[in-house]
Amino acid sequence: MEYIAAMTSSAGAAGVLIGLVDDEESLRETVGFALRREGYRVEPFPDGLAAWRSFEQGLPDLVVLDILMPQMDGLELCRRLRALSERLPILFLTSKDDEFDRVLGLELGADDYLCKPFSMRELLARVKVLLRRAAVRDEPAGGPTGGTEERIVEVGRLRLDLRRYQAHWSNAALPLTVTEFTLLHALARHPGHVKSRAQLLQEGYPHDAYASDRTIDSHIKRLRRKLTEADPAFDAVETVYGLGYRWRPD
Amino acid sequence: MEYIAAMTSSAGAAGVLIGLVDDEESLRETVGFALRREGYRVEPFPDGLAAWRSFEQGLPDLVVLDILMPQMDGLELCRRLRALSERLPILFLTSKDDEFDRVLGLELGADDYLCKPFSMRELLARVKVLLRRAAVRDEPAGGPTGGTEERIVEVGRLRLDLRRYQAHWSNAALPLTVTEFTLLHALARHPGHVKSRAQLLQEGYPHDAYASDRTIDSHIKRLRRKLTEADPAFDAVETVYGLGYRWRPD
DNA sequence: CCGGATCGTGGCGGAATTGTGGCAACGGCT
DNA sequence: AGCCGTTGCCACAATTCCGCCACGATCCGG
Repeated sequence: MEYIAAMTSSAGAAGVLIGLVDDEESLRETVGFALRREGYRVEPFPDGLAAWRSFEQGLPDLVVLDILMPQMDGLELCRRLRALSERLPILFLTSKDDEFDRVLGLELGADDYLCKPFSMRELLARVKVLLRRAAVRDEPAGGPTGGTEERIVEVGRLRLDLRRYQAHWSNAALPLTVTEFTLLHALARHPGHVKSRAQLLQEGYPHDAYASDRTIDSHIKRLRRKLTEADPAFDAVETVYGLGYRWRPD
Repeated sequence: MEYIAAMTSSAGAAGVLIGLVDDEESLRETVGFALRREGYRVEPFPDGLAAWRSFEQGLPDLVVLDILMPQMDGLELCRRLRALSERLPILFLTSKDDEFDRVLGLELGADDYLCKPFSMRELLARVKVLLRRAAVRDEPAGGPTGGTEERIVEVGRLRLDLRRYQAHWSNAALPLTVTEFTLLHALARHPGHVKSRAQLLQEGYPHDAYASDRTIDSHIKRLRRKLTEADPAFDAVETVYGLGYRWRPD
């Protein structure tokens, strides 16, 4: 029963953005602190309207939402968010054991709720569960037989299976790193188009800004090496002096 | 509530209907919520009579039953249910360590009992066990006419009998635990597809938010060991650095 | 042809991720 | 109660990967 488990900061928490909407500043701070300590990025908002203005521009990975708020309450915000995305995990904070709010929230499409006062441990747990659930939903591994929307990119002798993270060159498997795979995909997706280092960085690290341009060079180096190993005559990755790199079309 | 249940389809729990009979509303809510989070469908009743009226029309897959109830107590309901079906798994909730009730319940044909207060973890475990037992019992009778989903998965040299929780590698039986079996199934079901630790956790522990990513590593370790014992050249469980694991297709 | 800018590459330090032995807790069984 | 199989997780070891630097090669405008 007493199942004390250390909240190991989930490895997948890196880069996960959580919207936190509550009019109580102390709550925002407490919850925000706890979430950040788990490795999440947190964007706090004091009311529904402020949150909505931001969410319109771009959705976070999960939203923690108080129901009672000035300007725009949680229910309305939830309704609007659901119109934008069916998948976005929404976790309600209800101020009391208010059956009405609870039910209404769930009917509006909240994924879970938590009654104040709640333990931080429980909130973290539920956040974790919701994110996990969302992760599964986002990568629904359709069976090879089922309605398989094969996300496969084929460019000349190169074949990229985006779902499986597998690359092939002339039917030989390429043992690529995820980073290398992403880079290769960014390049090969538009044969002939020049990709600047900034663009390529953007592809590989959308969040973590400010990596050196030379880092791309390193990856290009490793990519070329692996591709040359697979085919000594490989020359599809072309350097465009002063601009960037280009995938040479056949 | 229904929304959540829909979202949390556990691997084997999909579509399983559980009747929940207890006069305490809070208990119905708590247990119901937990069961739904497991992916079960739950039909709650406040007393034995109401439950009986429904069960006469059609039986659920399992019944969780309090003994002390108004209208019709659990023992009487159990007796009537046993008259309808010899197989229906029945799980009693006894309010105290009442030896009398316990024995009487088992004599009447209950499959298991649980003393209040009980941990949700334990209840879920017992439900899982009872359903599995029922599935095994039903298996010999269930002919191909059932037209239900395939209960046997074959991937290369691996064969998984989902009904009996038995695994075979090149026709040799693999002595796997339930956890290992579930993990193996999740992996092998989609050969070549990368399964994140989050996804694998979701398969094996849809409810447990505290489960650590490293737990998956442990099970992978044990799985690999057993599979290597069966076949020294075994290498189908592939690590994808930074992402998760993958069942290597032949 | 020269000098500055840009690029290629080897390699290194360490961060991140994964493998593994082991242990303590727990449920199930007798 | 006591034993046994299972399990979750920790601590530490092993591995993989990344980012960047340093230095040499290459390019290009003048």
